[in-house]
Amino acid sequence: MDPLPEQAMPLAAAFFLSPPEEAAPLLLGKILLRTFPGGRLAGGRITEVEAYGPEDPASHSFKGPTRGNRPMFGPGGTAYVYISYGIHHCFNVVTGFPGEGSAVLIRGIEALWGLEEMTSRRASGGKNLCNGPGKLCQALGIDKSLNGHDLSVPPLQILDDRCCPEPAHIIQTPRIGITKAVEIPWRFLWKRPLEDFKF
DNA sequence: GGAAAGATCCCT
DNA sequence: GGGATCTTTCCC
Repeated sequence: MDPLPEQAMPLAAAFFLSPPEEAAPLLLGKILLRTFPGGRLAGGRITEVEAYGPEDPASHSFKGPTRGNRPMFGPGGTAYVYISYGIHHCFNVVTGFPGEGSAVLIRGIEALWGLEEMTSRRASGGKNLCNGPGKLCQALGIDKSLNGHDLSVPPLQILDDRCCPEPAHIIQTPRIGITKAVEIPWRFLWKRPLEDFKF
């Protein structure tokens, strides 16, 4: 297992004031790190995200605050976790100003730390370990107990070690799996040439 | 109290 | 490409 970068540190609070479509591509390459009791780790670098904004019919915040989506209207830099299709958990990073209702859905990570920990939590591994919002939540043990969690502190953190994808390697597309506002191109992928990937 | 939709996953 | 599966939300 690769050692964690020594210089990795939480993002400045101001980072999360950005509107979601600006924060989303900037989250690519950032480290998502889960810590478990006993010091076990799991995590990797963010490779796929989607932005959901205010005035966005596809967003869970569109109809206003409810018991479940309340963290979306809270301060940026916190987690919004919901259950999808009754089975899977999905993890978002809240952005924008409090009351705005914006978030960035984390759809995929490149698993780098704690592979054994993550594999043990999922039936399938390899390429299918963390390449989907429900998959990465299962691999990292993210559930609704982390709804509203401050992402600058354990047990779930987003860390910056100044890893910055080349702009040419960022692909922008419409969002996936939604039925409203399907044309808005707020999905961002960090796609590198194959030789850059470690297997 | 019931019904319907849903930011998915996995196998065929 | 389609079925599984169940929580949350909304409406009566």
